[in-house]
Amino acid sequence: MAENIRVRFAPSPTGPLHVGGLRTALFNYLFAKQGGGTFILRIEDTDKKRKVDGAEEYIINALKWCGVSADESVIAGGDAGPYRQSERNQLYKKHLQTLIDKGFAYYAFDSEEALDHHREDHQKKGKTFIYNWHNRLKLKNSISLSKEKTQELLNGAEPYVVRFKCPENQTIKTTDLIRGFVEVESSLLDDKILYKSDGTPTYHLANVIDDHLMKISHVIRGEEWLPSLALHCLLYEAFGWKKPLFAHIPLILSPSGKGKLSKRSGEKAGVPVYPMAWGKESKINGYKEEGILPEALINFMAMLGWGPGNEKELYTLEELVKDFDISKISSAGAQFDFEKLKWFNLKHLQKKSGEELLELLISFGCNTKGLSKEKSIEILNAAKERSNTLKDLWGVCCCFYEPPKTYDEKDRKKAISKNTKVVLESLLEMLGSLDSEDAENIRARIHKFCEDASKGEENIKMREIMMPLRMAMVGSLSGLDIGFIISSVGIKESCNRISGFIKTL
RNA sequence: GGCCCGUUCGUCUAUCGGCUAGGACGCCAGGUUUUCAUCCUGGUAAGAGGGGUUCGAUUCCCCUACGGGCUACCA
Repeated sequence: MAENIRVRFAPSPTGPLHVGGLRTALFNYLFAKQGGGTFILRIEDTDKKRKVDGAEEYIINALKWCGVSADESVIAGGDAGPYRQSERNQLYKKHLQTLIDKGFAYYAFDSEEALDHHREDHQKKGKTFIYNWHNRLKLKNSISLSKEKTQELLNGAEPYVVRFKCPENQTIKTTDLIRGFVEVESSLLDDKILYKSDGTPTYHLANVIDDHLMKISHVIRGEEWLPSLALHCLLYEAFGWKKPLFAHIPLILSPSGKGKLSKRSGEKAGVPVYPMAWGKESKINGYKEEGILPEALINFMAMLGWGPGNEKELYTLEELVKDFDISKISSAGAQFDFEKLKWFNLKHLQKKSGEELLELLISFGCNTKGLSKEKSIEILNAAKERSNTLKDLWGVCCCFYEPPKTYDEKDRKKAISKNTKVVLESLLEMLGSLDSEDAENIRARIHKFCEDASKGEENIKMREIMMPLRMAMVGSLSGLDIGFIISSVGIKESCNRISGFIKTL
């Protein structure tokens, strides 16, 4: 290989990692692993105002939960550190100076208020204010001002920023691995601020310097950066550095299809947007809390905007690494579909062994102490076929561990009839006389019971027996085989539940 | 407003000039399951519109429409 593959995921710790960020991280990870390369996590915390406590930790934990941890990061270490931009300021300052010395950047002293005024003025006239070749001589900066005056201002207390001197007439030809060539006229670009008056770099400067210093070979990032690509290319050229290859991945759209997936649009659609819970008091649940498996989340995210080109859909992370192809990433945004995620989850759940599921359920906070490990595994093996999420799984299994807390109103109405009480009472008697708790035996006896009842004067149908029995045992009309349930919880407990249900009639 | 990106079933997608437009989710119907699911079988449903180029365009080009992103001393 001519060059080592080094990619990075560079989130800003302004809040929890959202699924769009997770997918960007995933694509970077897949690309790196496939090429035997290195996946780097760089924390872009240059904006002190927007920094949120705990966000960095959250990002690291969320990536870890999904199995896409970085090879180099603030916790994994590495030779290209520090991996937090707030600790790299000396580097930015040094390189910024060379840009200024070479005439690619200049000092600007315009106050924010002054610029706001310009913007408002232009807007009134139906124009857009752009700080560039067009008007930079009319503004307060080291190009319009004399050397002496500039120096005077720099020495004084006047706040200043450093701007990039964007060329006037140049067609910037950029290449994107997903979109091909994208051409931009430099005359339309503005002289972006590279270094803020608070003595920290902006994204553009820090990003280009870090990617170069960290020897990043491929920049895989969200589509929202596509408009800045020309600027970044110009910066690489100004520095005289070799450009990495770029791939801008499409955005994830909200479930309604309107706009990109955000905290708000996700909430509106009742869909989590974070991998795991975030926040202490007003905790926002993530996919983990919904009972979604990380492997399912990853599988789903990978298929959102990417496909292998064949009909394979179910993937493990390892298989994704093998089949991933950056050029097959689609160029259009993809709508988030929770239903499909649940289907992926079902499929991944079905692949798990009963033992794995038991551990998963325990760490999910379910109390499985009531039964032996062997029994639990037997139950889970039967229940996993039918559960979309760990939540659902527990929903069908909890009746084995505890009597129903409530009876589903709708099902209850469907289940009870005028005969219910009599039926359950005689059923109770029958079960009480049973000497074996074997599921097969119980099934046979219930069958016999139903047969006898249908021959009786009342001509009671099977459903008039089975439905209330299930209500009593489970609390709803769905669930696993009733014989298996009665056998598992025991005759005594079953009778208790039936008696309990009779009392509510 | 300006600039950029995009547009195939309701949704995620396949097709890289030959299409009876394939798969998956969802939905509907049937079968299995003495429940509900799972599972199996079948069905529904699509290349935004208009121009070119071509023997032939979903595929290439242009225009329009629509959607999205960017347009901060945020990333």
